[in-house]
Amino acid sequence: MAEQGTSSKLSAPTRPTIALPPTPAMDSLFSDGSGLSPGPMTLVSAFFSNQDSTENRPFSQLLAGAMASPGYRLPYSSMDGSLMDVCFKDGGEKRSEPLNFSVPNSALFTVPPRLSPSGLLNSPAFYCLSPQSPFGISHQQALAQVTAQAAIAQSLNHEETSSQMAPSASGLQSSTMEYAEASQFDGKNQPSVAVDKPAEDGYNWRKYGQKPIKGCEYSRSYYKCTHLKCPVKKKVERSTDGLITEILYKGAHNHEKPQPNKQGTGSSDGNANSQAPELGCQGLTGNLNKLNAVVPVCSIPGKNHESTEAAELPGSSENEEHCDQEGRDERDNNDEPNPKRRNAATEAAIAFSHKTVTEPKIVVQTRSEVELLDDGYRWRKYGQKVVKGNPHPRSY
DNA sequence: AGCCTTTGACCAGCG
DNA sequence: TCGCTGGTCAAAGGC
Repeated sequence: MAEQGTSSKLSAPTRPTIALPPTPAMDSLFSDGSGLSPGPMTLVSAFFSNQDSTENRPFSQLLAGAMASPGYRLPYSSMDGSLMDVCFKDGGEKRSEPLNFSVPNSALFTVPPRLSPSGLLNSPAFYCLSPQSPFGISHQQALAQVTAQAAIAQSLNHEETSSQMAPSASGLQSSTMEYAEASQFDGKNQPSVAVDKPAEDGYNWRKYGQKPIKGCEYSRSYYKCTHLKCPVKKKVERSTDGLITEILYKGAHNHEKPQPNKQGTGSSDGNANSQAPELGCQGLTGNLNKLNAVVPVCSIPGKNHESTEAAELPGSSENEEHCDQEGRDERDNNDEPNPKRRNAATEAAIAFSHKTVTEPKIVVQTRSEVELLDDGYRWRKYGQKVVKGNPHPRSY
């Protein structure tokens, strides 16, 4: 109890809040003075019209953007938008319990600042766009991006907010978000985009291991964030057909997302990755146009998200504040959320909660195995390489 | 040149 | 203690 295990579930009854800086373009949709939210098509239109800045980016970066945004909320939500801890992994065993926990919701794509990503996805427009996954990416994968993104955001946010709440016995916050894995999905909607960099999240990852999972068709890949001293690791389990079945994040990034423009250019030097926190989202959004959009529309039939415990969550509206971000890294911004946003986001989230999703299980563990020390983390060197032109070897 | 992936080996934890 | 399993290391090769 003194210390959260590496797989502790989300249980912190905290309601972290992250103020989101509005995106001018999208924000204008909400600030016309009418007090009314724009229609879904308006939002979507604006949304897609604002994506040109990141054209010509590789698909992996698109995926990166999907998960990179620092605050995407778990798609699974109860009626009031609260998160549900749902796990279908292994044999379909299901746990569903209210987490009473909110995750900073940023946009997977550039989501209007007053509309949660889930709300956006939930909009009729998005339904029109993609119930059949016309975008060349499976719901599973797209959602994986979203979920992981949320997870990361959660972890970040959790850290941020942990300092605001009464110190726990341990003072060490560790949380895990689990997200239901896909139990079924339409094979037609599952193009083989199971690349080796699944669920990119805006960060750069280096695969350092792969293991078959005993006696089953799954394999597990191990990734480390390539950022210098970043402790974050992730495990990706995928079936033999390449579909991701589970993504587990461990730790929290201690840096911002790399700049997409430089991403993939080999400049994965840790220091090169620490800019443009919002680009992960923008990257994906930008490519929505290019790639006919990779939109994680969460309308996949398969799982119904119970929301019977939703009433337990008093802060759902506040929770949805976190949906309002549009992909910007809010960690450095403390803008007060706009109540309008909250309303729109809450409504959207509520609507979203009715949707069903089939997705890989995503787990995020923050500060697991990473214990507070000097800088709050404990580092372990696992590799070293000589860098040309640099008198000092680069350590990992 | 530099980074990443692959892959077999190694190690630690657990029953 | 032994075997199994998960996680990591590190060399080699590819891009």
